Amino acid sequence: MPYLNKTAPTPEPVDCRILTAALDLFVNHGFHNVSVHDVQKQANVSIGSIYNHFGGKEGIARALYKHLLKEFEEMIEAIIAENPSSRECCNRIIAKLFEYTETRANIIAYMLHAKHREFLPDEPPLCSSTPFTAMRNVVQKGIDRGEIRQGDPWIMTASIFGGAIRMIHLRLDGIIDTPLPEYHEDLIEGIWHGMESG
Amino acid sequence: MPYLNKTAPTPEPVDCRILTAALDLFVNHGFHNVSVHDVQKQANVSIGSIYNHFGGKEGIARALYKHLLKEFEEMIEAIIAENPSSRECCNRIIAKLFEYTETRANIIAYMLHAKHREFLPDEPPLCSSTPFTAMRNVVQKGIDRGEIRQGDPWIMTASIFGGAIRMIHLRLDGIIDTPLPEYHEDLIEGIWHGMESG
DNA sequence: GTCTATACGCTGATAGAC
DNA sequence: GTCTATCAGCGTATAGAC
Repeated sequence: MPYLNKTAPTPEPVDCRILTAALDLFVNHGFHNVSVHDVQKQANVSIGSIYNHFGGKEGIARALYKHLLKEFEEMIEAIIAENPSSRECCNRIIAKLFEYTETRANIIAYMLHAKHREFLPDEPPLCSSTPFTAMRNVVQKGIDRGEIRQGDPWIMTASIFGGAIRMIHLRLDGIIDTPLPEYHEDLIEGIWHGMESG
Repeated sequence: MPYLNKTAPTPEPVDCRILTAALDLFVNHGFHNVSVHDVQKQANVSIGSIYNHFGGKEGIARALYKHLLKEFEEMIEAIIAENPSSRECCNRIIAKLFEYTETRANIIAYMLHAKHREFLPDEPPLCSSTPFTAMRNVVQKGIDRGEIRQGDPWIMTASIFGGAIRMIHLRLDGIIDTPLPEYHEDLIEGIWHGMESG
């Protein structure tokens, strides 16, 4: 979804204008604080078009969610396809997430911050979606290969990616001022070799 | 806030009934999907009472937030007051969070899951609130003492607590079936000694 | 497919009796 | 302080012309 980054509202197809506007508004004001009229206004479309294309506000949110989920999935699949070690695979996923946080903050914010269960009750929770399952599988394979400590795969996955996800939240909330990629090396070091000094 | 745990609606003071009902509804349906009438009904109070006590729905959310924040803060201060090493302090904080997740899930869910900025725009984000600052200070002291690796305190704090927070999310979302305290020991081990095998 | 105008339900909030 | 009844506004969704 390359077009979702651009802000120019006029020349692009209607669907994209709607999705772009909605993503921006949802992230900045929250799903429930945005009305269909807001989206309509910012996208320079009529309400009728919105209902024709997506069937309503929830339809927009769902389309957005599925689209971004797929993009996420492809990103992770691409990394796996390069066939690095499991550890390197985790490192690269974190690097990509950090990169996206800087360049495509809205996308990350929508996927990570939003409580989709609140307005998309039928969707499974993000953590049980394909990208997250893929991450868990990477870790599982690392355990099987002996690259990663033995233990419950949930703990391992949470331990490996938890710090990175936490930093993304902090960055999106404006607590951290430094671009995340600058922290990548130190973070990785801590994940694999522990936080104990010496 | 011990009374916030009990579910018996009748004999307790009005404020508590309102707060208890609101917490339950907010966590299970989301702030924006709950109307004042819903709270009124579940708390067995009239709408007038709600407006008298809290001035509206947002007032309830704010009271809830401040109350639980204070409780959090006291929990962490109590641990610090026991004067353990910085590492042990972190371990105990995680243990307490895990324990709360099992016994007082609503409280944890409200503090962690909810996007308070969406309906409490004047409140600072959770991560810059006193309890989280306290956690960061614990880590900072650990770095100064040489118990924790040198490095940016934000990375260190995120690395130490990120995995635990991630697991709490997974548990609250129903992805993890096992009570979190059972994972505590393994998680701690991984934090300090790294995820690398051997 | 796109638009405008309109309907209708719900929600937050108030007024005023008790 | 507590309650009931009521209001005004917003936000979703539809109807129907173009």
